[in-house]
Amino acid sequence: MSKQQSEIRTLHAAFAEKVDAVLAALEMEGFLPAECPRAGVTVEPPREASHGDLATNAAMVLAKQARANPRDLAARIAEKLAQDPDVEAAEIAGPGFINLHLSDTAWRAELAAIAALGDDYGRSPLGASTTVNVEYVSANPTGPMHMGHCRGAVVGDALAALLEFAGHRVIREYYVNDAGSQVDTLARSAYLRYREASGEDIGAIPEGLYPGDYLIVVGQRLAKELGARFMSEPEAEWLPIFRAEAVTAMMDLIRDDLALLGIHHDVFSSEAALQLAKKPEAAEAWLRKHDLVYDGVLEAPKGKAPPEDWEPVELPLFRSTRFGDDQDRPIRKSDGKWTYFGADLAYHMQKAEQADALIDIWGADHSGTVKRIKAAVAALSQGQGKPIPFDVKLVQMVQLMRGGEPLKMSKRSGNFVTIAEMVEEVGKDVVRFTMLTRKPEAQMEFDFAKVVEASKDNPVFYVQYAHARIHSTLRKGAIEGLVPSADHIDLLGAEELDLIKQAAQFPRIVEAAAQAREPHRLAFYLYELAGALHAYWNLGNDSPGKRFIIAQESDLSGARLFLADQIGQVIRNGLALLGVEAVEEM
RNA sequence: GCGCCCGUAGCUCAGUCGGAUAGAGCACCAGAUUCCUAAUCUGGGGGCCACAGGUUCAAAUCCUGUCGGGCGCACCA
Repeated sequence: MSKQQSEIRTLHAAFAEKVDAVLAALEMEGFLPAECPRAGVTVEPPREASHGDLATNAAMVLAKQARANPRDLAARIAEKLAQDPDVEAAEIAGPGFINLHLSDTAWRAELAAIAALGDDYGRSPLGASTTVNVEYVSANPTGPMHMGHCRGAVVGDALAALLEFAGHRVIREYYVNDAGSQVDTLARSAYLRYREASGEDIGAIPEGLYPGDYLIVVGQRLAKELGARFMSEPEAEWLPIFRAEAVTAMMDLIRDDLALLGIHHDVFSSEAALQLAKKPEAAEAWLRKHDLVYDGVLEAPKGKAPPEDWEPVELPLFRSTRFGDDQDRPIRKSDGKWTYFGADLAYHMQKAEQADALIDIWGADHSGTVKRIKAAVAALSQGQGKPIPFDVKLVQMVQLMRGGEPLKMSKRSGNFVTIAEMVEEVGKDVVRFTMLTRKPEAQMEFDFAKVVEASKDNPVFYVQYAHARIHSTLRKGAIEGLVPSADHIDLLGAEELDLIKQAAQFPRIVEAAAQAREPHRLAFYLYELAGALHAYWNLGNDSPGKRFIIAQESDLSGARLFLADQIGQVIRNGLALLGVEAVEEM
């Protein structure tokens, strides 16, 4: 944001400052105790439009500290606010709300702010340039991306964009689990395809190996590059080579799939590299020193019947119970290798070295491991001497449907819906927007038949159509020599002001969504803004005088086209954060 | 048995660090519209916010318990 732009105050930000200034003045005058905390004070639009444009609860929140009746305190605050030229009336209502009615001029000025800020309208300094690491997707590199990964990918990506817009530095990170037994399985599966490509009849893919066709090309390439030299070698000879090759191939595949969704990570962190760098050892040493890791015996699982081959063994255990977990957790297996958790713990420590806050986006099937990783980060925070804010966002399962019928999938047979197929069928924008029209922690259905409907019932279409409608209106206006102009925005009346008020919400929606880390709020907001635009448009059906383009009235048309242009700008800014294209025609 | 998430209109879902009379779309009912900016429009009915307690000026929202649904529960990843 340029220096000049940073001096432009959006309306909601300006009023938050104004209320704050009034409270400061009352402190000076002795009506409020010095430096009284104002954390609970809000300035926001009331739900009920008749209550005015903005309302503040300041008097109710501060009444106790001021030892005053809320309504009396409200009167003092209201009196000062009423002196502001942008305030037409400041009324006291209910238990002590202060309702502000703003001047039309103040609202119209917001249009100019949108125009001046353009793509930066809504950008916020809230994050104060602190660095947030968002780790998302992190699917095992054993095959193409499928539906199970999709929601977390989209939510994580939109969240990253949102946080960036809200003033954070953001690291988009993918953790590559290239060190566990699953990648060994992958290597064996690729080896089999290599034998196949070298002319051997491999028959059916044995149970326990990955049967997917996507490994055929990998085998072919390896056969070409390596020749037949590994055909009769023992596994120990070829496994590391095939593992590395296969993982590389899978990550290329995954990157391509993610690109189809418009997702690009900044950092791909390898678990194998982490282990090679002895990061888990370093973490363990530190934890042992602080008595947070000890050698102990794992308890048998309670409640349900223990497995047949259950035997108590001594393992290095992390004291996660000290931080709220139900059980201490092993960081190494009995063969001395790291458990997933042991490596993940070190990985989080590594991430924390580069960031002020961490966010993980996980699938709901990992909910059982949230407590232990939170415990780990809490423990490691102590080592850093500062708390590391850490959030795990769980995204729930998506039930795929087609025309109301659930889609059957079996991962084992390799018969699952991939992201590539999905994007090809319904398009990136539909996938992304639909995934964001539900809060992530609630389960959702995704119906292939419904999401492609080009009708009002379909939120993606509805929002994109609003933008396209604006664009076509501007195009038509231009043909008639009518161009957007701020010269006569005083001609904009009540209906237009309603639209401006809706658009002016955008900056505070961005901040609220960023603070709550809930990108879906943007999607709902855009749906409402689009609704307001369509409603305004419909006025023109019955009253030609309410249309954007009125040939004989270039001043009025210019003002309305300016309005349309700015609404389009806000929709564009919002869709950009969601990674959905603001199309210019449908 | 334990942990996490969810429970809001018939359906799918919103609901701002707790705020004023709980919202939207679909469906339903009634109207409008073939002149137009129609990928339709306007209006209406519909709620014990799962249930029961608690916290306070104020609870769908926070706490406790119960019921219902989903996910998970050894060294897997």
